Amino acid sequence: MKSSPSVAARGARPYVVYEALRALIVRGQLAPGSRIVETDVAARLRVSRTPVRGALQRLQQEGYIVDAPSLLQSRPTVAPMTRDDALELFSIVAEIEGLAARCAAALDDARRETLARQLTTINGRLERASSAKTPKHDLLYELDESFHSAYVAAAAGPRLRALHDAVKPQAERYERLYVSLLSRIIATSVNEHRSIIRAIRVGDADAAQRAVQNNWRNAAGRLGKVIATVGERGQW
Amino acid sequence: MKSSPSVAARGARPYVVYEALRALIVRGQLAPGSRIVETDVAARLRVSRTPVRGALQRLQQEGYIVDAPSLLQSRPTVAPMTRDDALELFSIVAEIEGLAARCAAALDDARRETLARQLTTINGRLERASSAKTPKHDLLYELDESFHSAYVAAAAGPRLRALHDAVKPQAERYERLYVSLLSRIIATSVNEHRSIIRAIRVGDADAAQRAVQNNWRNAAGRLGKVIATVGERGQW
DNA sequence: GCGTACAAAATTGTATACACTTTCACCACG
DNA sequence: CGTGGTGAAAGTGTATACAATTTTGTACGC
Repeated sequence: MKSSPSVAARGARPYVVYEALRALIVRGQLAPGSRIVETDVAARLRVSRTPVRGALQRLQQEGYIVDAPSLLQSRPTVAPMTRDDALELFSIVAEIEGLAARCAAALDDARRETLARQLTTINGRLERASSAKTPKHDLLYELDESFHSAYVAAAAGPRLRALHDAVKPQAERYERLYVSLLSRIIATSVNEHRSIIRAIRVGDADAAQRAVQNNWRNAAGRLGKVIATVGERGQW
Repeated sequence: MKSSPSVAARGARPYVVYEALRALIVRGQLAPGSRIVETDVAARLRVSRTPVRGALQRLQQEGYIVDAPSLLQSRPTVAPMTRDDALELFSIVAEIEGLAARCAAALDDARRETLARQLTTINGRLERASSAKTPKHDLLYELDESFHSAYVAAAAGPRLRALHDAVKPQAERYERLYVSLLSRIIATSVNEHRSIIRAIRVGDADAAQRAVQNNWRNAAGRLGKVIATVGERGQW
């Protein structure tokens, strides 16, 4: 420890800016369609435009912000939330996590068993949480998230993990909505999760992949039905 | 047209730097493991460090560059080429293009037929090129590339296309090697491509996805056998 | 009253200056 | 001869100044 705690570590400012903006976007406090101005962000977060630039570029590459057409100048705006986008995003996540599950099913016996037990524990918690009288949405979301993250972390290589880390959090924008509106249907997910665990436990790669994809496609289907009711909140 | 041709468009410098570095990395002229120094790149390309920074950040996010461990300072180095990395990368591309093929098979009849004919034409050219006495590696690579790009462009949504554009070119580092060493086995790919076309033509989503994945997994398998002989060339 | 042109403000792209950290080499000392 | 420390050099992180361009608002003419 060399620097005082109040001073952030050397190259951390862009990441702080990234996290701050991402949180605002994911929570909907920075409304889809909003224009993002480097100077404003820099001023609010008390940093110069340089780290802001880095954060903005990353956010753009990950899909949180897009370039609004303005003839010649690039004008970053918060990516809109559409039904089509949600469906595409979910189908991509389905492939990524499906591949991870396939890898998980290809692990050696010991690792598979350990993972299967881990997943069972999480899924149990998820089941209990979802059958509560007043389900806590945040908890449900976090448990579902950790379920999927578990096999990704256990089996995916560095590239797949990086891809997962970049893509999956974007689903959070839609998932938070999904969970709060459809949390009672989580029970279905619990059952689907059991299929995933079973396939991984016996080492059936194809079945594991299919089970994960099935889980996501169902979620996408359910989400698609309520997506039209998305309200747009603004201001920051 | 406002600016003279010699002066690059407004925000083009980072992209030029990106392209230049990417080309050097893909062609192996910037050897895996090489350290990249912002100042050097800036000096060579006659720009300031600012656009270089943007390019470097993008290259890193896409996986061409990794951070060498140096305790606290970020030290960008050209990503190494390993067998494991190649296999993981190929399996990811298999999923991405597999999903695209699935979408292609879900298009309406007219579009599917148009696409199928397009693919047949390209595959025909590929077949002829591969049966030539002295196959031109660059041509083979380009034809295979355009075959896969065709159905991605035709069916994938914006997100999937962006992902494809970011991930697929990385395979070029390995594919160029693959094509030059195994160009005679391209004939197998030609046949596998036929399966893909057939599945898309009849609209069988599952079959299309499987066919694409099969094509890539085979390629990965073949590549895995010769990957150990990768030579590292350096200096720029 | 509406459209166009001009001017001023806003915003991004680029360059550069500065601060801080790390690394490397050289030298003294054991 | 090896080891440790010190100083300089290198390199990145951040801030800021400047340039170029787009956008916007206003006023004037038709």
